[in-house]
Amino acid sequence: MGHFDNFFKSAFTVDNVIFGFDEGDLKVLLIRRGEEPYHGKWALPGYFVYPNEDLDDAAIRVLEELTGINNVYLEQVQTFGAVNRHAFGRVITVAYFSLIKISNYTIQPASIALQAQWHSVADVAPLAFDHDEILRACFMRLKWLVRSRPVGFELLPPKFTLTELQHLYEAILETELDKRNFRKKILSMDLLIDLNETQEGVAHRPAKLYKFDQKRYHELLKEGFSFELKESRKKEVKNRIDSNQT
Amino acid sequence: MGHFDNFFKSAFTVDNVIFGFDEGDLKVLLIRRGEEPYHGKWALPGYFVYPNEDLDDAAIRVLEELTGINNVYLEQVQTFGAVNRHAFGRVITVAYFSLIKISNYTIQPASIALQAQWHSVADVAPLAFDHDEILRACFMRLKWLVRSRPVGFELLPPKFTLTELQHLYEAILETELDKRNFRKKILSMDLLIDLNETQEGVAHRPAKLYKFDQKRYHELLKEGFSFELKESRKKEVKNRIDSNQT
DNA sequence: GGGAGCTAGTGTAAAATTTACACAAAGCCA
DNA sequence: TGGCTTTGTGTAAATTTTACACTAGCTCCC
Repeated sequence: MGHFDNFFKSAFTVDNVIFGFDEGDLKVLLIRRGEEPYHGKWALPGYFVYPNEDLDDAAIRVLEELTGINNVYLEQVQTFGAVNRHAFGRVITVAYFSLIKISNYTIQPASIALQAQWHSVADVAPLAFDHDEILRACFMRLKWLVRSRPVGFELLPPKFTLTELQHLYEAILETELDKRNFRKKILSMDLLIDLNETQEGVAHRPAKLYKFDQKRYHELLKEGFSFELKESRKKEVKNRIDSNQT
Repeated sequence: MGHFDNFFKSAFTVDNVIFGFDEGDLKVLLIRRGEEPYHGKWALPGYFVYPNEDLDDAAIRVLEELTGINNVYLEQVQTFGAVNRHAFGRVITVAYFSLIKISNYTIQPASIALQAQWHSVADVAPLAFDHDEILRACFMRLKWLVRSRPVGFELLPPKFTLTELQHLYEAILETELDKRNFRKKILSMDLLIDLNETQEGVAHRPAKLYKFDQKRYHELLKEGFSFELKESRKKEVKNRIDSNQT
């Protein structure tokens, strides 16, 4: 190879945008860095990809080190490679996002981190590196994904109420949905199993619990079913200057 | 950095899926490799990213070397990083696709290629590396993109007929569309300018020519417009075993 | 044990969109 | 002039989406 040697001096990392849902709010798991560069700053969990490790495996590893879990929904989103994005040299990063059921796990900071904590996506302080941009890209992708595939369930506990589901969609899509229309639409897809159980320990009429019917979903897919939620119509723009029209 | 040295022994490339549209057929531009590995095999145009070059710039460069053009629609799709995908060492590749107006350019094989040629997407021989997988991923992405943004026009000459536009959509979406409904839908979006010109040199009633109204599109975007074509309903599955149902 | 407080759960009518479908119009060519 | 080919067009029915308000069921407090 010889004249290619110069190209083999780069590194790549994976960064993982880990989404969770709690208290009606979409969260992202951030770490406070315990290493240079950006020591002490909040950042997305990520690390170098080992020489003999596939990209997806690296993303899984990073996630597991942080949460102790595997077998979660994971998806590659985009690769960021600005020349000077990393102080150590040429480092491009492949961004992934994952969806986890937040209640299931206690987060343990990995070795690279001082601290790991859930933050509201809506309200994230400036992050290390280009991680603000990465987070934004992943959130946009989630927004799209949630409308075209039933992945929202990955963020909810196995048993959930329709109201919880609706709040999840509202948080991700940053919009409000009509209760009756939402329920009609979701139930008409025939993807939920009514568990004939109800909530317990709530100070009001308890809601019915449902679970997602994975098997049915795969059957429907084979038949050409397509999960699709419309982009909610934008709110009326009231402040347009229309008054001088007849 | 010291103990990070081991990570800085990788390289990355960009590969570019260049789509064009001609004779009612969606095409992709392939090269026949003039270098090892895979010497003589068809492949996607791509090359190493230079140490001080941004990813997007590398994709633009590869495209320009091959076609002599710049300023085209370009979009990053996905990154492929299986450990052994390249014979020279650890090389991950960032896949892009671009959309070009095929008639505008004569293709000149770049130095790395013996030959450059348009191939029907529907009918591509096995390619070098993991390029089959890359092509498939890019095609899927195009399929999605074309339904959610008016990018189809990037593949057509500046002046086109509605029938040409429809054929383009049919080729990309791999489906058939109803002429009247298609025209109604597209025209109702108010994104086409009727040029008051007609085709010339055709042996039948000449069609009107339109052009895409870029300015209007950006206006509409600001008002919250969202270009959206429905996923065409799957063809009825006739061969289901329904006969034993009452 | 009754009432206040809270969220769950439900239906319908109007509007908008999507679908299916067939024939006259316009030009070329022989 | 007649035949060939593709363009261009409208409507009615079906489906989907939207907007909207009250009763049901449980807890907790008094």
